[in-house]
Amino acid sequence: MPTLTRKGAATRRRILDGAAAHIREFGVAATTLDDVLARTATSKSQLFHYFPGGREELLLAVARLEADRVLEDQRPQLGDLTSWPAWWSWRDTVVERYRRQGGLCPLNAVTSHLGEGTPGARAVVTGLMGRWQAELAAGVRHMQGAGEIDPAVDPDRAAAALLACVQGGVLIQMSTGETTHLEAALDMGIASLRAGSFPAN
Amino acid sequence: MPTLTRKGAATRRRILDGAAAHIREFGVAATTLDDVLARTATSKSQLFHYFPGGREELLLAVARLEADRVLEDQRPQLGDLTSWPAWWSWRDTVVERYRRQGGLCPLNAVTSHLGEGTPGARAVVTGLMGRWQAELAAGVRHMQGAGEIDPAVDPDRAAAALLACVQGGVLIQMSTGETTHLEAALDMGIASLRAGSFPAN
DNA sequence: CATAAAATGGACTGTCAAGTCCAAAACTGG
DNA sequence: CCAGTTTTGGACTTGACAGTCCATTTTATG
Repeated sequence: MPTLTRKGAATRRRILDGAAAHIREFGVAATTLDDVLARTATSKSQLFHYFPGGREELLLAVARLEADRVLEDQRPQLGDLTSWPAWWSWRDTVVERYRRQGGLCPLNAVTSHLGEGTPGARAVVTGLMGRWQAELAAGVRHMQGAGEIDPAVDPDRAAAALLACVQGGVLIQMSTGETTHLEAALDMGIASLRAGSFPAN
Repeated sequence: MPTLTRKGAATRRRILDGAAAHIREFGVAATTLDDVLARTATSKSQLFHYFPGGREELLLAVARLEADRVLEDQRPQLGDLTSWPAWWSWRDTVVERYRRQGGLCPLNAVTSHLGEGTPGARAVVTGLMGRWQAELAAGVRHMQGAGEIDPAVDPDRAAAALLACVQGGVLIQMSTGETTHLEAALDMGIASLRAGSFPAN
C-alpha cells in the first residue's frame, strides 16, 4: 500500500466528496465513474489508484461518509438527552435535517444499490444503527436516573422503537416528500417515553 | 394496444411472476432481462411485446405486484381492527410476514432502483402508504367509537405514526436481519394508542 | 541534485445487457 | 379452410461503462 502524500490525500478526498455530491444530486444509478471524474477534474488512473476496488470500493466509502454525517448532523443534541426540552430539541433537529435533505436518503440509496452481496454495506448500516440506538438508550437511562422515566422501561427496547420511528418517518418522506409521518412518529415516541406507556417486555 | 388472447395473458403473467421471483431471490441489480427470459422460458420479443417500455415498465409492474401483496398479506386482520386483541393479532401478522420475507424488501429494492426519475415508482409507494394508513386510521376511529381510545387523538396522525413504526422496523430488519426493532416499535405504537398518550396535534 | 516513489493523463479493451427487427408459427373468428 | 391478428424465436445492433495499461510528470528525501 503506497503512502499518501499531502497532494494524494487531497485528491482522494476530492474524488470521495465529488462522488458523494453527485450521488446526492442524481442518485446512485445515474452516477458513473466518468461523471465523478468530470466533476472532480481527475482521471481514471487516479480513481483506481486511490480506490483499487473500483466502483464498489468508492460506493462503500461514500456510504461510510454519509453514515458518519447522519450522526454528526444530530450533534450536539443527540449526546445530550438529559431533559424533556432536550428531547424535543433533538426531535426538531432530526426533522429539520431530513427536511433539508429533501425526499432522498443517500445512505439508503447507496446500500440498497450495493445490495445484499456486499458484506461491507450491511456492516456500515448496522454499525450506524447500533451507535444511534446506543446514544438514544443512554438518553433514556439518564432520564430514568433523574426520575423522569419509569424505571421499568427497558432503555434498549425503547431506543429501538424510537429509532424505528425515525427510520420509518424518513423512508415515507422519500416517497411523499413530506415530513408529516416523521413528526407524528417522533412525537408519539417521545410522548410515549414520557407517559411510561411502554410495554415491559 | 393489441388485445390479449388467453395464451398471451398467460405469457405476460409468467414473465411478470418470474421477474418478481428472481428479484426476490437475487435483488434488482442482479436481475437482467435475460435472466428473466431464461427462468420463464420466453424470448426477448415476447418480453418487449408485453412490456413495450422494456426493463423500466417491467420493474414498475413488479413494484405494483409487490405493493398489492403487502396489503393482501395483512388480510383479514388489517381490515378488522375492532378490538385490542384484534390489534395485537394484526401486529403478529405483520411481524410474521416480514420475518418470513427475511431481511429484504422487494418493493423498496425496486423503487429505489427505479429511482427519483420515475414518477410511476413514487406513485406506487405513495398509493400503498395512503391505503395502508387509511385502514389503520379506520381502525383507530372504530376504537374511538367503542370508547377504547381517547376521542382527542387524531386518527390520521396516529395512523401515520404507526405506519412509520412498521416501515422503520422493516427497514432496520433489512440490515440486521432481526425483527426486534419492528416488534418494539409496534408494541410501543399500540400501547401508546391504548394509553391515549398521543400528543393532540 | 539525484533517485525512487507517488501521482497523473488519457487512450484502449472487453464485457454485458438493453433494445431492435424480421420472419415464422399459432391462434382467432367467420 | 382462409385471412388477419397475435405470438414467438433468436440473431443482431448499439451504447455505455468498468476496469487496464503505460508513458509522463510531480513530489519526497537524503
